[in-house]
Amino acid sequence: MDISFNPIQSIDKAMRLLFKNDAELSQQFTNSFDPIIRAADPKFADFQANGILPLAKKNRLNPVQLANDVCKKLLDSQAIDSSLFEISVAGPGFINFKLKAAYLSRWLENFSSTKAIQQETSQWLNKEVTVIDFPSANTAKQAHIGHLRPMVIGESIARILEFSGASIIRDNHIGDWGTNFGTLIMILKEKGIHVTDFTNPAEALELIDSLYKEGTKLENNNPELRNVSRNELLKLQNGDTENTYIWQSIIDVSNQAFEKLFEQLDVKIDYTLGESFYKDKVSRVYDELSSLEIAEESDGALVVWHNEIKKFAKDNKRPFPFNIRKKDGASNYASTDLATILYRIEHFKAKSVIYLTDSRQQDHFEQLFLTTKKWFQKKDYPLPKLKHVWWGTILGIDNKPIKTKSGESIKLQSLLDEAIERALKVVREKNPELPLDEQNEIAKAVGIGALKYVDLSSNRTQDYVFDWDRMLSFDGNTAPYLLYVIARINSIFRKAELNLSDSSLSNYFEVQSLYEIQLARKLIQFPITLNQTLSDLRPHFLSTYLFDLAGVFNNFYNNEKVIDSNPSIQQRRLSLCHRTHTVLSTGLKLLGITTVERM
RNA sequence: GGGGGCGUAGCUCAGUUGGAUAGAGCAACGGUUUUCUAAACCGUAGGUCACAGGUUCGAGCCCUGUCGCCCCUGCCA
Repeated sequence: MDISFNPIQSIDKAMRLLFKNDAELSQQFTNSFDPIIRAADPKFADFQANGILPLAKKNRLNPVQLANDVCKKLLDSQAIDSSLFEISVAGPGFINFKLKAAYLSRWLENFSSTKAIQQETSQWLNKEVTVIDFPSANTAKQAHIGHLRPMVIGESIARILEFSGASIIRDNHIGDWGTNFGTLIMILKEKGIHVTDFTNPAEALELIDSLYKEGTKLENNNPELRNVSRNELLKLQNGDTENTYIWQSIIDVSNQAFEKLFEQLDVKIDYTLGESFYKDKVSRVYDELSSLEIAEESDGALVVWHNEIKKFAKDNKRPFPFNIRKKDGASNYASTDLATILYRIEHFKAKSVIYLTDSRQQDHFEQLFLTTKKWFQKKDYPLPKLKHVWWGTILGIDNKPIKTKSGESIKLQSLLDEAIERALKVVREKNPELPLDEQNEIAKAVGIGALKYVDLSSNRTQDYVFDWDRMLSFDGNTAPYLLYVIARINSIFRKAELNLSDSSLSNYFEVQSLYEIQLARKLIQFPITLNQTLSDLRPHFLSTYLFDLAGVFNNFYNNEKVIDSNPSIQQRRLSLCHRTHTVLSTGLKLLGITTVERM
């Protein structure tokens, strides 16, 4: 039997083969058998097969007796190697699989580094070309707390997909072609502000933001101005040189300001193709969907009905069509999103497209995907996998969407600054002797890490309550707690005067004590966690695991002395520290969190 | 009206896709350090899984109904 990266796969395979090859079993149970292998509660075993129970039920057999028979056959046929697994029947008819020290030790030898682990995980997605649509912020507006989740969740998911072998294209689909530009151009001209005066992007964006608010206010008081704005927008859309220049300058400023935030949050972007990029590509969408009779006119607009879905059906009491061209003939985000999918398959050859937005856009994407399927099928275009990854709202302590005291949305930059500032305060308190620049570096990693981790550690489809004290606490499921474990491990290696990259650490060693074995068993769960995280694109599965692992490690750390006079004991415990470091730092990296040497 | 999400310990959240006696952290109480970072660890206490039915060997999870909260629901994205 191989020492496989994911033991569930070996057990599953062994059991299926037994049912296929064993004369008695194959005769008695002619249909294919699903062993249903799951990770077990560690107090019972590492894995358990649940599949015997439904099988016994279906065939009116005693489940415990059947489980015992299967168990015996697994050992007799050597489908399960008894030197690697301890198997037993438990409860109403589960088969428990406990990994023996030999399995644990061999696994830790085979998958000792991030590179070795990635060699396995990178086969999962087979270089599938995947466009990930994030963080897709608005332009001409300052980033606020609402932009945090798309950046944090998007970056993490992109990293997880990449680590799992996808060929990732990060496409920042910005909203750069809205009606707000008419108002902006109007007010800039009205006040005689020249975009050439812009120097600092963040400041310029703040100005633009406030000018927009001023502009809409003026329009409300003076309807004449609304016509002026509308006219400026029309000129922009018709390619007027001056307005195009102003528009482009605003976009540039906006992108530069966001770029600065991406840098601080360690977000990487491959392309920034906004809605304006697709403005000359929407007519093909109208033409094709019209001539295929997928789209039709309704109240002057061009819309798509999906009669198979009640809420999108034409005869629904409250009609809710997919509006792909407004009645004034202008495009909207449905039109550009459709043009974008086409571009992504034709230009990027995308096999999969993943959209990241908040929960409120679920209907839009359901309609978008339905429309795309019908359209691509009729045209024989290759249909990519389409997935909408969405999340809930960040709430304040009052359980309402978080706002400043004056009721405005919190600026993202001030949020980051506050996180770092709060972290710095704690670092100074705990470690005043560290050099100042290192204190600052730690504060940055811990502060930003805490902010990101809190966003990733709860189930993304739920709202969560934002609480500074909790996220920066060093107890509980937080970034500081995890980063501290890494710092402790680094400290041990400094004391042992050994480098974490020392080749002796990747050698075979036999786990022995209770705490060593507990830690090894937890480490081996990493592929299962990662696989689960990937299948649902929910990073909190990974963070929960890392928190558990950190707890098991701390237990080991508190009970077993690593630096030991016996060199073989010290060697194997250092190796376990090294593996923990590998898994923790790999996991945190996949969450987009920067680790520190000391804290 | 329709749709989506949610309801689990005082608080904040998990719960491996239907498995064994429902778990963490915080807060409360008690304990552990001449020893690798105590920013740690261990223990105690805390539950009618909103409520009522149903499906089955087995339900926090699936189905039906009820109650409550949040969000979306034709030309913003």
